[in-house]
Amino acid sequence: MGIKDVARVAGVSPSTVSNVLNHPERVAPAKRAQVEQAMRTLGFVRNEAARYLRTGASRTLGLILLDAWNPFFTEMARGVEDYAFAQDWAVLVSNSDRRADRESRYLNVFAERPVDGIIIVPHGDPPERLADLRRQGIPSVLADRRGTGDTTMSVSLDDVGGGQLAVAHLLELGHRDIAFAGDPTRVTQVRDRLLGATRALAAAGRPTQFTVIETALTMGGGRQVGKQLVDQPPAARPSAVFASNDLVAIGLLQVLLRHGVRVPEDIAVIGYDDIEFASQLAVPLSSVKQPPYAMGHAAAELLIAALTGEPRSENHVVFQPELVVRESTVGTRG
Amino acid sequence: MGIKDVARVAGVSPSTVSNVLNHPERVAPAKRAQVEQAMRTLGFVRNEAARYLRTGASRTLGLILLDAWNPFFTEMARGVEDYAFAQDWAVLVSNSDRRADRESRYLNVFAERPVDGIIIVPHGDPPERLADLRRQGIPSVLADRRGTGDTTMSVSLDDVGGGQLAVAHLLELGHRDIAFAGDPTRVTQVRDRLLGATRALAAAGRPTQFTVIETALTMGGGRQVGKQLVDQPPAARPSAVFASNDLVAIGLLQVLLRHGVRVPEDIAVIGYDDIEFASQLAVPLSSVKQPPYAMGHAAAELLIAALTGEPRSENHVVFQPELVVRESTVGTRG
DNA sequence: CTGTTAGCGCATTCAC
DNA sequence: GTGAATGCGCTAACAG
Repeated sequence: MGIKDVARVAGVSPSTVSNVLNHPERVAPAKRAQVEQAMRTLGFVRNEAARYLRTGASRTLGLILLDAWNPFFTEMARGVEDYAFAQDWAVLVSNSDRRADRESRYLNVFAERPVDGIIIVPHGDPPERLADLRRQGIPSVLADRRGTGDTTMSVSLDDVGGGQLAVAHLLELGHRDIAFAGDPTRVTQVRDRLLGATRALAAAGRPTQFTVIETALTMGGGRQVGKQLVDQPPAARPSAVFASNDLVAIGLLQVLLRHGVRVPEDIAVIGYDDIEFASQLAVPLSSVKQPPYAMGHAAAELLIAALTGEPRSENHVVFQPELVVRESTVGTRG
Repeated sequence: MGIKDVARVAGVSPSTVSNVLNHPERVAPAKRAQVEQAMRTLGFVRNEAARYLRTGASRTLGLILLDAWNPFFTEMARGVEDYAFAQDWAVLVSNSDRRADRESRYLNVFAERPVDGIIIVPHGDPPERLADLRRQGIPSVLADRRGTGDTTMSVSLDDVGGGQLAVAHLLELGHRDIAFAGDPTRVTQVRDRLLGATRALAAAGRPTQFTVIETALTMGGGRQVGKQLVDQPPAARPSAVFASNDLVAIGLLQVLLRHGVRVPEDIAVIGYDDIEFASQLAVPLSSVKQPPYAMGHAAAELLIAALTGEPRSENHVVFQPELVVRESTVGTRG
């Protein structure tokens, strides 16, 4: 059931069928109708593998997500898909689940398969494999990570600026004993947010206590941080916590509230990402909003432009975060 | 940079290279080493498209998810991936986002591409396209939906039993005015849960108020239901709500708590799915637990068995749900 | 154990 | 505007 069978049924040659598929204007309307009819009755579907083998292009993008659990990445995926679909490209999604072995496994899957380009939210440092792939003719764009060098494209967020935004907000509210909860040694973005935090501190020029609490970027991690805090005597607790993502902030919030710690009166909490959930908590969470949809959209745009040879002015797009103030830092003022 | 180039560099014939790839035991160790060395220096990657064109098989599964936002499906995807990877199969994931157009779009994407089989969580009724695909030689398994007929495989959950479980629990706690929040006209699973609920009611044989509140299966929908309830005079409110999934229950919970309605004293709430979040809310949510990971695992198992021609005793697997009791129905008793 | 041959389904020259 | 030939990269016969 290939192009040949369609040709036989329609009483034309295979190449005419091919023309109907790829250059419909070259085929006489009457014959075209015959061919299309034959395709319908036969239930013909194009074999992309063969097409790819022949042309070297498949109008397909591979997307490797870091953590499909995090709504932030799901939203990003949606941005990629929406743009790609609108341009009539297909998207194949996968999830590295923050595991290096799965990341490289999926990189292999895509390297071997008909994808024209790859969008990846890398697990750690951008994998070496990407350079091989580029040499192999498969371009890639780094998402949520600033690219180094000129060969790569990237779409990233200004995490330093975001960290600065969050801590400046806390300082402005008068906090002088701030804790940072995150994983700066292992996650670049968190390192940048921490860097931004210290910059805000320096800029304020006021003596401020600043503690870093190491934690995994999950709700479980947040709950651990919470336990650690409620175990301290109230006087020893920081007056504000900057959680390096919303999941951590949510876990923290749950523990604090359950132990009667008032938020923000006793401890103010600010998160990062502004996931949908953040606004819907018992105490709505202040956060730093990032535009995951726009990021995904831009990544797809960049990649497809590169693939279709469109000229681009810029290979590295950086989005600016935005402070979203809710009750968890300012209470129900007014 | 194909098999031929490797052959040239290694000083052997292309088919020897092919043998190294597919039947290593047939090649003399010395030559095999040469070939492997050549592959490494050339950075050779197999072209799956060509391989597929030749063999008709690609060791690849397509997975079409309904709603990547819902942790339930993410967990299911993980079950699929873990099993498939363990068997050395690749998985290509996509997300229909509860939209029929995207579902059929992805069905097309997979129909045209080298996937050997498809696992799908269908949007509504199992799409007609699946039958075409099966005729085309691509088997599929329905997930989270009982299959009809013998041609299809399916992995499903006993939603009727789950609904029964939930409402029996509420009845046992003495509730006589229960509301059901969900979308029974549009979602089969919800219809089944509702059916189970009415069965539990009938089995109890006690006069009980039972109201159905139509709502979308999102947190936003849950919040709407919450608003509707708090707008009623307390006496008119039901004493318990069975939300047809946890997202709805969570949205509902937020609104109730914020308006000073006590849970479960004033209104008890039970959800469905037992997502990770459910246990971590201000008032931990009672729910009906489903085994999404096991479901995904079983789906992959079924499909790969079918694809490899292994004999299977059963084409339809049904998992039983399990009641998880937490504070939102029984409070902090004891 | 190794090399030679043919063809999977399609798009693309090039004749007609 | 249409049809016949060619080859994309690979694997499975088969011959040596």
